[in-house]
Amino acid sequence: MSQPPAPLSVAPPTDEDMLAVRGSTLFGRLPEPAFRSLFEAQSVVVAGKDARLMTWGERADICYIVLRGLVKLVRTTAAHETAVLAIHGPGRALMLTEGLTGKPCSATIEAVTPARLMTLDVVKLRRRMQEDSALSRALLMAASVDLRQLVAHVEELKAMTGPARLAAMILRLSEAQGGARQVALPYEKQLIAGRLGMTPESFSRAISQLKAQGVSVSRDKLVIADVGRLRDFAHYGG
Amino acid sequence: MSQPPAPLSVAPPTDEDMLAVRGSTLFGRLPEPAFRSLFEAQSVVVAGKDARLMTWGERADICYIVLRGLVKLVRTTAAHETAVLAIHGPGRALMLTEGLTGKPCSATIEAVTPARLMTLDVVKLRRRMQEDSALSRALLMAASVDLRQLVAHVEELKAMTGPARLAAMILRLSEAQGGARQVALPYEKQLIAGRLGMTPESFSRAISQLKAQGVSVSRDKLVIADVGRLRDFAHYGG
DNA sequence: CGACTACTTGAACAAAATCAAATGGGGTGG
DNA sequence: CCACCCCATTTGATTTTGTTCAAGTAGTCG
Repeated sequence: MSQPPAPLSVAPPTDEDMLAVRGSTLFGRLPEPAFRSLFEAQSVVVAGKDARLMTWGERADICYIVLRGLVKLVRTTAAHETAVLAIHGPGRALMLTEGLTGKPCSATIEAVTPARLMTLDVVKLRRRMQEDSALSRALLMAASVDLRQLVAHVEELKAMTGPARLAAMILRLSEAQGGARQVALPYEKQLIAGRLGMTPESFSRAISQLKAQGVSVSRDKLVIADVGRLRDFAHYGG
Repeated sequence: MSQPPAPLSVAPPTDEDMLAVRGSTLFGRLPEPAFRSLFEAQSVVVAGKDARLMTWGERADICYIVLRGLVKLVRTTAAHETAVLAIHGPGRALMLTEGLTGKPCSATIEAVTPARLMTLDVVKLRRRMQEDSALSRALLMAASVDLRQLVAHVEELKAMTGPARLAAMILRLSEAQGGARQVALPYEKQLIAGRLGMTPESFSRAISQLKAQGVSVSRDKLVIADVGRLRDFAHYGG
């Protein structure tokens, strides 16, 4: 069914890795000494596609910061139904609240593409946090971002149809690129389907529906003919 | 359609109110002086049923702690579809992360029953937080609880059918009462339906289905004949 | 008692999942 | 370079699930 090999290895951080962490919103603003004390003894995890980085229910003794590649947060029910909670790329921190609160992980993390992640010892992080109220605030900010993303996620699932959710996602992609009328789907369609809470088949049909709303599709490139129209479709339905 | 009057008034806190706040997980452990400095100048809000306490998108300059009654957190789409995010009772703090991060409220709060809420000035809270790293940690814990509730919410919506979600909810109610085989539905069925992401009609039919799983229903009282069986139904479907 | 509201039930309808079968690249080995 | 295979995606047919609309029941409060 699924090949068990989870290619995963550990490496010392390169200068480039350090720069990537410095580029993250969370740790980017840290003064140099604090930054060093947090990351100098840390190693980097190199994960092959589909490698599992953390499993639901385990205690998180480290956090991750994504350096390169993409990872997904998923939950799997007893009946093996799997729900994609989020997909994260470089700069994102993972398992922060779990690490800080000592609670078991609320999701499983797996690499979507080959990925590279910085590790961060939670004990060190907690110590730093106590001494540095700015870091506390930053961590709270990060949790707040997760919170509002999840709230939006729930709203979409409860109050929008599949095609409308897809439209909303495309609009987000467009906005993330300064309102570009052409956007590229950031990963495999199956995965997007999962993130939107539908099957690949439904996703495919949802795309077809958007063509009627002036979205042309070729491969993984989309062109939005009329952003306002697509927005209406997302908000008020077809 | 809907009567606009939103009965809402302000009162000075009673001793009982103060005791209720002391009973909350978040502020209960605060040393007395810190507790006083946070709450001594605060007032209490008395909300009639359906009163709106805070509206999505507004900046939160105060947080609330529920003293009595029930409130719901909802999101309403442009198309007037409304999604119930959570329902909270005494002891719960509301809009904490929004207040602390200064971001706009991610949900609207409305009273489900007549309710009484302590207010808390976010400026005071932020000041306290900087001086008190234990409070920081407690706030992070609170955010973490919200986070994992939302994650579970998303998982249920994506990976479980309506009746299974209802079963899971009933099991949670039962567990919250130490595994009691009889549980009472905590509020109006319409509202539960909304919280579970279905229509009142679907909710009604979902209950019918559970009867086939050994759940007897009369009024708002449920009796679970076989907890294991209900759990199987929730996890693996009918 | 009567009106209101919450809840239930039924029938028709819509949305999405499932099952099954094409289509169509991309990459590999010959 | 080409044939072939693998896998993602699409498409079609069907079934399941849940919503909508409409009507009916019941409990509550004046």
